[in-house]
Amino acid sequence: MQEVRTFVEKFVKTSDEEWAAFRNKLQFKEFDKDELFLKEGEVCKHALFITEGAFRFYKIVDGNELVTAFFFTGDYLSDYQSFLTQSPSNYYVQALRSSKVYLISKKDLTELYNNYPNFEKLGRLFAERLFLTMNRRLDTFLYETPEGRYAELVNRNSKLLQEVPQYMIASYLGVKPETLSRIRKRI
Amino acid sequence: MQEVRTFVEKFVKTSDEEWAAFRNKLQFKEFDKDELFLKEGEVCKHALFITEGAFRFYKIVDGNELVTAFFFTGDYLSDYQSFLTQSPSNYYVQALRSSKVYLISKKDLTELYNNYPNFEKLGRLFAERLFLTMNRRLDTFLYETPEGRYAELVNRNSKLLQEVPQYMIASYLGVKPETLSRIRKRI
DNA sequence: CGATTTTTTGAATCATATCAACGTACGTGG
DNA sequence: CCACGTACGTTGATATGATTCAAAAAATCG
Repeated sequence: MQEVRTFVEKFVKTSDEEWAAFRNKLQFKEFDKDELFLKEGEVCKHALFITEGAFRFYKIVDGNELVTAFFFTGDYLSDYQSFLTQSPSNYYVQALRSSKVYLISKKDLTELYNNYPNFEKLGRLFAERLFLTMNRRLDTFLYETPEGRYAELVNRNSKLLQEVPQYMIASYLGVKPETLSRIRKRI
Repeated sequence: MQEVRTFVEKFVKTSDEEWAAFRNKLQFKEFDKDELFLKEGEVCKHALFITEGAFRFYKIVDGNELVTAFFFTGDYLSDYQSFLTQSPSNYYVQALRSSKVYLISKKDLTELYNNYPNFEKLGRLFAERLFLTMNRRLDTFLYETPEGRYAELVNRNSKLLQEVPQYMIASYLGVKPETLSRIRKRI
């Protein structure tokens, strides 16, 4: 659980009392490889912190899987679209390998927001960070070619390339597996 | 100024005292058509609420303008990327016609966040909303064809089509003006 | 009205998608 | 431990859709 506190402390300093309130809400869970955290159509009621493991977001369009995000050890994730609005998710969220996580429910998190200004602030900082991440990802689609996106991925996140099959990376980059294969040959 | 309060009240209920603190920070400003609120390379130090007018975000890549966003009367805007991180902006933000706005500085807003939990919450809700907007826009690039994006724009935001020249809309949709012209002919 | 900007149209070009086939790696059961 | 099956990756040929370049038509502005 210490790793969760370390993560939180990157955003706000928490007193021991605050942390006690927070940790109290955390629930440990393990996922098997390929197990789903969330299904399309379900409402996402939890956020989770990955102690060890890897997850992906994907949706199914015309029978094809389209991958939209990856998360790894040390990341915090939720389907925010669904989590924030409490509306049905458009995504599947799946463990890519067996994983250990701590869950916190929307209800408990909202309670923490309301009872501790410090956690309200945490919520703001999370949301701002999410926005920045999204913004950057959108930029790569607007301003970069598939080749540029791949190059950027190699620089920023080469860990990802080792952990994830190439056809998922292709999908994440918005191209077909054949195309990614050709991009790689060109380099 | 009432319209700003109305806007804020959509997110949090404010007491008269809180509102007094908020309004105190607002600064009125008018923009001429084509005047810039922000230049590439500048740090965005303000957010603004549009009382009357229209703005666009764009960047210049290889000598071409790429439009990334539009905002109209009743919208709240900032270059959040730059505003949140206080790093140089990648964008130009320009009035599309003469406009009236209320400004609030990053410094003052941060102060409000720190002094009033209610405004901290406002900040969270803003950021969450921003994220949702970004998320949807990214989705349209990932899952829709240019034709689909145009169709969605027509449904959601037909006002935009009347206010904005077509070549800017093309850029916003990620296609060349010639292509948008052809898409429109097909429909 | 004339000048400039914006939109449309046409033809050639380029990049990715698609379809199909082949190669390779991996792991499971015999 | 081998053999086979399945999933993954590569390669080639063709198709599709947007871009590019050029020019004409239409709309806007002084």
